[in-house]
Amino acid sequence: MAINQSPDNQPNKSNLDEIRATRIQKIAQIKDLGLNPYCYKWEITHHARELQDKYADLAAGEEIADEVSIAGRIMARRVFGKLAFFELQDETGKIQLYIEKKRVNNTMSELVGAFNHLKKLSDTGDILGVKGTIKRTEKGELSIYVSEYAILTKSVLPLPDKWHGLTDTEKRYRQRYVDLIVNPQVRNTFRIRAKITAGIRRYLETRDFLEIETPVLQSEAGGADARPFITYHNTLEMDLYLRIATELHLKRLIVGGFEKVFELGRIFRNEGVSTRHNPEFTSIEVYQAYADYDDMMALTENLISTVAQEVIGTTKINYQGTEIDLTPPWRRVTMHEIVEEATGVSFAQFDDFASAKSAAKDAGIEVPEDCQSIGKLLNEAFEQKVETDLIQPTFITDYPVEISPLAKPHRDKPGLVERFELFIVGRETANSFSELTDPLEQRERLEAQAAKKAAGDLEANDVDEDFLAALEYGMPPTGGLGIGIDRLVMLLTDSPSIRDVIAFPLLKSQSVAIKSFDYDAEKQVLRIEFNNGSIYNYLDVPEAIYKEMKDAPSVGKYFNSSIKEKFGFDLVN
RNA sequence: GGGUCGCUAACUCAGUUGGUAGAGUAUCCGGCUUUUAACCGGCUUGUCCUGGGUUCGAGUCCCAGGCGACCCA
Repeated sequence: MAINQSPDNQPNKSNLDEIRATRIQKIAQIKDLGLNPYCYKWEITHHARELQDKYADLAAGEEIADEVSIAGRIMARRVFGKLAFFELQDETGKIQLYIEKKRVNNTMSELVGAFNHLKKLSDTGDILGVKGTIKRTEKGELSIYVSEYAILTKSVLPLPDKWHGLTDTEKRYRQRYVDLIVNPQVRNTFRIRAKITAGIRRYLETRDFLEIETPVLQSEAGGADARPFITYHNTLEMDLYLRIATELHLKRLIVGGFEKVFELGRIFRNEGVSTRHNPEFTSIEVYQAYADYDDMMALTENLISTVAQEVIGTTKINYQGTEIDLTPPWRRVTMHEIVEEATGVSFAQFDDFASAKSAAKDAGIEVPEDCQSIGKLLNEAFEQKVETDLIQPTFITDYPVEISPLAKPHRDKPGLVERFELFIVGRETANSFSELTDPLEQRERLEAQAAKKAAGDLEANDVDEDFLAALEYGMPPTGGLGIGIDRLVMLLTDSPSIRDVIAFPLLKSQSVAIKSFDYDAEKQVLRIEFNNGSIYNYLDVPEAIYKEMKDAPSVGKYFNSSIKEKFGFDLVN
């Protein structure tokens, strides 16, 4: 029987438990020596990369008496009788430690047998601080010739295989800290990400844009077609939505008199997860008064190419084997033109939906049920036949009004709006319009959206009356721009999945397995021990439930459906 | 939501027609005492993702479920 209810079932002593136990013993031994296995501080004078650069010209076998002090994690140990070589890794890279018994014991004379203690009590994974001088070994490896050390933090869990590292994708995402320890290129990705966001802010700030933070918790979700997350405020007794865009609040700031604002921050959309979608992601939205979408196109082009040049040193990049040239100017083409180019169908020529639809079907475009206008048909044709082929940066301009409720009507082209989206490697990377400033037209469009929500469209949202009130006070002509930061980072770090550029991507929680359970009929207490070691007492559980649980084909499923959240419980351990 | 693939020791992976699970790394013990994935010898390590079924017998076959990856919608 898989579920064991007998208390005499000793847990198997696994190898991992033994490793932990051995290392925990070493903690005690370190304390016995009067040392602290979890120190408070270590004065660092250098980092590994810095030393590698500074002494790049030092010849093999040469020594320099420069005193240095560094700290990092022990990644490898090669130990001999009177000599040991450690590999120490700090944030910037690795450097070898050349640890000689004689020298260490001389300098650390107050700790008898200092060298042997280091040999016996340190493990790969420990955080070590060392002081010493510089030496390039006979074999040519730059090393710190150690005179003094301290085990700053004792690690009790073993690191993954030193050669193969950690490749299991799930473990890499769930335990990103391990991924970061053993896969240096992952640290580099997040370093580049930080430089990109810093570069964007710097670019905008030097052009007098002001970053203003707007609410994440909102009573109406708006500014995009997306399903929001809903949460609840206890004392206000109200539902709140997590923002799906920053648009409507940033526009309020434009109404209020700021002329250049932006916000770079987290957006939440209660939608699917894929290599290009994470439920929480980062966007930047930029609004500039007295500007239109042409100005925003120039801004987009300039911003992205400038940041690429600053952060990776070039505007010609390689993404997953494809050369991408971010050097401005980028191709600009209207949606009508590019759809005609790809399908041979000119949707501008149609006056009625039926003939447009049959032409679309003839061109191999699948027309979904809710696609009921020429504009939406055009968008379908674009998404199905064009989008994924837009590899080099391309601005697609002049969208149908039906799919652009917040954009201003095109000054020359009826039925279209002044909007563009930027596509790179087949992905929507930016979205921009000449913002709709007419409050009456905006009301009509938002009410049409609200009607769709009432009719069951989960991605449509209610009318934000306060936003409309702001528009009624008068918003200057304004250009708005949104850029998907995660997708930009993917592009510039050559990352195939959005999860590679989000430090802690959302993953399903792993189901908690039940290790064993038993029942006290007198007290009606069901005691459940889980695999993670925690033990819960479920209270006032009828005996019949216990019997059903015992007979259930899957104890875990029975627990989830019939016990969890149905009975009160105490955490025992 | 659909399809394909994966899940075996702490890590990376083998595992034949169904016959009580192996290697390398790591750990531990010993040797060597200027290494570079150090080397040599030895020991130890398992809910084979979970549950059910078929079978004398299941890591392997069947069913259901979980988690992940990729593709599609």
